[in-house]
Amino acid sequence: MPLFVTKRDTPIGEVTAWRNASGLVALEFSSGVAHRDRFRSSESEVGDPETVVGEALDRYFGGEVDALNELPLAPEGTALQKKIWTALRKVPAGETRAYADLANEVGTSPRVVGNAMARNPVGLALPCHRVIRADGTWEGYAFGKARKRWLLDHEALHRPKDK
Amino acid sequence: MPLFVTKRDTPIGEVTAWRNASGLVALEFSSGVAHRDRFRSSESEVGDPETVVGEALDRYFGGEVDALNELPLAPEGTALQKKIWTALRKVPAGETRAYADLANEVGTSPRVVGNAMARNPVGLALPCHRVIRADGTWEGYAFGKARKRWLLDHEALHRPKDK
DNA sequence: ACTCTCATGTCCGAAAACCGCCAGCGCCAA
DNA sequence: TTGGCGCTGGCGGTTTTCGGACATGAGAGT
Repeated sequence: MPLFVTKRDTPIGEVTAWRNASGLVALEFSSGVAHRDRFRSSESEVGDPETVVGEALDRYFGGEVDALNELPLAPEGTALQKKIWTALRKVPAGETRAYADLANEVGTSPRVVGNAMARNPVGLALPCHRVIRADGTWEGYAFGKARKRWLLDHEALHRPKDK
Repeated sequence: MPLFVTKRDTPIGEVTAWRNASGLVALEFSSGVAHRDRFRSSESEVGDPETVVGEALDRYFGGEVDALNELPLAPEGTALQKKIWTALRKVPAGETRAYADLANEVGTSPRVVGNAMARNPVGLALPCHRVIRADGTWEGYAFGKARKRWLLDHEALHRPKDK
């Protein structure tokens, strides 16, 4: 099963996305944490003949912050992680949630949610940057605190309800 | 703790011996099995400032087949293996023993003796080549059947009692 | 306010338990 | 005479636990 690759330059660095026939399996910034090597090594990579992923990224960074909402995803994870990610995707752009909020929603502990965020293979498409601490502060982000700040600002500025 | 190295050319190939302050820890032919890498990697190696080991080897291959009998040894092994090796060293040059003989002597099974022979770290000094099967045939030798034959012939020819 | 403790799922590395193999030998059955 | 079996201790490799750490938060004690 081949892996289709798409790259895009963005204001906060180059983004690379891998998808297979089922959907997006990985999405990450070139400079930054990269713990999804497993996807890339196992299957043969080719340029993506379709433009869906690239165009969605362009639109997202252009201001249509909901542009990634409809992309088909196929992230690998445990059953519980997938439940958490499903809940996560419902968080609208321009808003944030506490780790504990998501934890209550799926019936687990905040610590476990943090863990699931850290292992989110498809950054941006699964908006783990919208999850912060219960007291409103935040730190953790696989691609760096600066990018988390930029994304939150970007989504606040272009929040759908403003349109 | 440094490791002192001595090398010698012999009729059946180059021999290398490693000793530390306690005694000989390894002795083997350059070409042949080498499962004593553990000794060499852990400690720093230097040429041996003393000549005891080299001279004993020279004398042994020159015909004094008892020349290695008094060398201090410090082979690593389990308690049982050391018991077997102690019994082994009492076998005089020019004679042979069956695996079962040594087994009876230390109270274990022939199979275990064979195992201990195979892992003898100080070939020649611990004369595992003098151990053969109960029916008089023999095969196994870490440094090759040809060398085992040569050593047995050599010791038969120069056996101490002939002097 | 600050610190301490605990809960929770997952991963990762270390340690432990487990399995198959061997430089033999003697017993038993065809 | 030949062939299968079991016995024995250790080793190397593989598989299984096991303990700690983590993108947090609530409650109790100082």
